[in-house]
Amino acid sequence: MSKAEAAAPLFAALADPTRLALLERLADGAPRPIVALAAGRSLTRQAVTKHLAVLRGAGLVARRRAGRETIYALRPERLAEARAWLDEVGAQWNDALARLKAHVEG
Amino acid sequence: MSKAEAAAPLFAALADPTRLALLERLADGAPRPIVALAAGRSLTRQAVTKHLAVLRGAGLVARRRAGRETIYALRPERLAEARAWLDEVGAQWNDALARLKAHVEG
DNA sequence: GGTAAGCGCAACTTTCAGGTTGCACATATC
DNA sequence: GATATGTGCAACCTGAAAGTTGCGCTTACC
Repeated sequence: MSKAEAAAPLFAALADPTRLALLERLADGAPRPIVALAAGRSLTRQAVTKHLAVLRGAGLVARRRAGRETIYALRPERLAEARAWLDEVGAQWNDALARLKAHVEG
Repeated sequence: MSKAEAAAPLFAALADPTRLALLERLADGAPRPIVALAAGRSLTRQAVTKHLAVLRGAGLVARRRAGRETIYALRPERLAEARAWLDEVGAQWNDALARLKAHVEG
């Protein structure tokens, strides 16, 4: 159960299409300043800044100051943690199915 | 980008510790009525009902009526979709790293 | 038939996420 | 030095999520 409490904030950070799009952009390996990440999006720079703050709070991105701009980069380790939860639940389910099948087949 | 819009509601359904706990319980393969799912939790039955409605809206659980009780069961297919998004972003990141390494090593 | 169990629906409150606007501040640029 | 660029911070608005309570309906049980 405490696994649920640990994973929920992570999923919460992933629960917004804008944030997912930001992560997808950053997944190409190139760190970018906020302006570049906000470009093309129908949102204020401030809104994007807030989303990046949420992602950073979840440990999904890293921040670095370079002159007058703030560069954001992906931190894929945390993505793996979200995957781990999904894998566990899926595995438990598959085990349950296997046991059921074995029982039925006698 | 539209992948983000498709995956976000799914992650949103996973963004609550109570809902994750419900899914963990259901992952043992045994469908349960609402009362059984609400048992032990410090929540009203109504609250649990609402959470189950959210999970059902995201396609993560299935509902079935049996007499006076409503039985909920896990639907792991949708979990796989969430995993798929995480895999894609992770893969894109790894590719980017590989290209970078190849470029550096010349 | 009467009673208890299991749910669903609706109204209501409270909290918070997402978004905007306005302003101040530091850093490039000319 | 003057100006434009890139951010950060704070106040504010709005809508929705999470939770509760109350009531009514159906199904099981004796």
